[in-house]
Amino acid sequence: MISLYADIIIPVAVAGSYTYAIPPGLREEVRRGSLVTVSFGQRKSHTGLVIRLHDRTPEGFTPKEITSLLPPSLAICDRLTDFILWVSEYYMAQQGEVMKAALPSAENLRVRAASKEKVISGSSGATQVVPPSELTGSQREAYEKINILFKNKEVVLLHGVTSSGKTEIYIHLINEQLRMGKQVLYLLPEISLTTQIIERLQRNLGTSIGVYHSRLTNSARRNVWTRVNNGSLGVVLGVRSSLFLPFRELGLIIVDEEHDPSFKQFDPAPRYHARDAAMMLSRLHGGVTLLGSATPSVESYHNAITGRYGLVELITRYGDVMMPEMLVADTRNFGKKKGAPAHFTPRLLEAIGDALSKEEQVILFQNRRGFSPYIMCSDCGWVQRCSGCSVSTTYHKGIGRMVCHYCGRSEPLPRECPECHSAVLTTRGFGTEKIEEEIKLLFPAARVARMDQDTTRLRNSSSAILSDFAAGTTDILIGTQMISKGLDFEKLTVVGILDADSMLYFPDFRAFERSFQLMEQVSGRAGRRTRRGRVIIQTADPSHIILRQVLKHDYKAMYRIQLEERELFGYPPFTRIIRIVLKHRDLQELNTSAGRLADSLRRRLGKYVLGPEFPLIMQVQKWYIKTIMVKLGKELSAFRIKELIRLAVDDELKVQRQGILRVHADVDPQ
DNA sequence: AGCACGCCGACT
DNA sequence: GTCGGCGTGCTC
Repeated sequence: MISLYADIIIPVAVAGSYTYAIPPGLREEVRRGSLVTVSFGQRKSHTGLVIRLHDRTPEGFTPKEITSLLPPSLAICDRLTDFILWVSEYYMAQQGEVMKAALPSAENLRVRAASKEKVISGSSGATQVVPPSELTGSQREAYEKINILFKNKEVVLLHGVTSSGKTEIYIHLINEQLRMGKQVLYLLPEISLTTQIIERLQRNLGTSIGVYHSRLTNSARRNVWTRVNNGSLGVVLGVRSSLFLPFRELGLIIVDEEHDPSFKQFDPAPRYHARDAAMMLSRLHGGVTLLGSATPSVESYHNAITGRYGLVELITRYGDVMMPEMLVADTRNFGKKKGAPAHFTPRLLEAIGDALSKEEQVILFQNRRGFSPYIMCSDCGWVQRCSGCSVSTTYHKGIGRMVCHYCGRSEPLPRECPECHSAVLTTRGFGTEKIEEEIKLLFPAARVARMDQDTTRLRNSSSAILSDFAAGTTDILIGTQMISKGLDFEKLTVVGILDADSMLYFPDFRAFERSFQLMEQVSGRAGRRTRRGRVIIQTADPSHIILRQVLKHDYKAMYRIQLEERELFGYPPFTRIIRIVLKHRDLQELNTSAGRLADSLRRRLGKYVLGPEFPLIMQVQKWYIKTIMVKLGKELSAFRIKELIRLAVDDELKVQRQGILRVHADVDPQ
């Protein structure tokens, strides 16, 4: 088929595709999925993706010509093109924005094409292959059940308690796909997890494995990209962006820790959920998706219970290691004497001391970084806030500065209260940094490490902290949720959750579910081998329903109650949510626009529209924010409603005159 | 998102 | 009288 014109998407945040003329010399070669360079606007060179060929001469403008065609070997297959278009449509992102997230730049690809050889790491070669260990009885049973279910279901949920050996099952499934000549994508929520798993996979799979995440160098990224595209790479271990790699024939996608919120991209667009998008990608390839978790999301478990997904449950821990002993420590009845709340209950201190005396290890979990989340004037009650965002600033003692966790701006610790000039400023609340300081005072002989965003900024620093802990060079590891995931330490027996309440009372409809998942996951780190673990949860509300469920490791009770709540209040999985976010530097203008947009949506959609209202943090970097929530009943066509929303937003952008109004939609917000 | 075009304030 | 502020609109 020879065509005269090509519709092309460009990695620029513009709405649709643009039509270019195909020069006669390229007409034989350009096809859907071709990568080309085109000039667009002022810029001479952009890498474009051809999404459609046709002969219809455009009206109203004269198309420019395609500048050049990238090597045909770099062209992507129709499945990826379709996937890019689907993500744009479903998540209401501009095609250009998806393209930006999906494809490496042309410069990057062309360097590879020019200097053919020189293999750079980004994947690890196949080395010292050890056959995967035999599956235990229950693992084998689960494995076989998964295979049977995949005959009728595109998606299977593997609900396996922590330490039940899910990875072992994955390895057997991957091997089978490789034997059939198919590719496999193993998705993980975060980079820090890839290091541990990669070694394990390498040992057991007789092939090289591509690793893909945001911290790779350009050359490593290009290496994985081209080897996936030419089919020489069979397995990729990666974070959500690896969905956009140019797979040839994907037989299986594993979404490990499927409940993890970091599978959802928050900013910038496209705001896609990698777990949900994975299912679409699998479908496009005629492959299957395996979701794995010890604490599945309410949505996924509901889909499994109702038969949309297959369900396999693995309830025994590997080697019959016992589930950890769960204890609650009440924070209300002690430490009030000095007027300041103490951060460690006697019960927790005793457990830590006990573990250290037996040369065992301890993890302390506090989901808040920095030293203290705010400082307050003891005389007048003034609290320092960020000048651009509506939040208090967090004191970071290590750098001696007050930091805004929303925009990252920091300033020196004030010497006195700017309101009343009192010099008595006190730190309130506690983060990981403060826990570290206090633990060092309480246990001077212990070797203490901290793992949070601040200590893991550099490449490899997180794996260094973890390998030190695994090697026993560290006794106590303090961290944020970073330490809750998938880690396996032989001598770890005590886990302390310092402040369960801060998670439980977070104002979000998923807060209880999230708290359960986080506590259950972090507990799962304790006593994974021979010794039984102990988990101490500090709270001022020991009879809280979620804590009662955590104490019994009763996932199903949590699911049942949360599902009831969701149904009662009309939340997912009973509805689908589209959140419309409006930003403006002027509060009055924002209110006017948000009100007008909500009215216009309500005229078309009635009761499905809620708001506008201010989010918890109503101002970030000087931009005021308001949100409108559209709750779609399952009976409505999401396609039509997205179209309605798009039209209403476009209208508002046309009407709005004063200053800059920014609007975006977040589909299935987390 | 860039980038240019276009209409109002402080400088030679 | 100009240089330049960023509001507005377009990019095949």
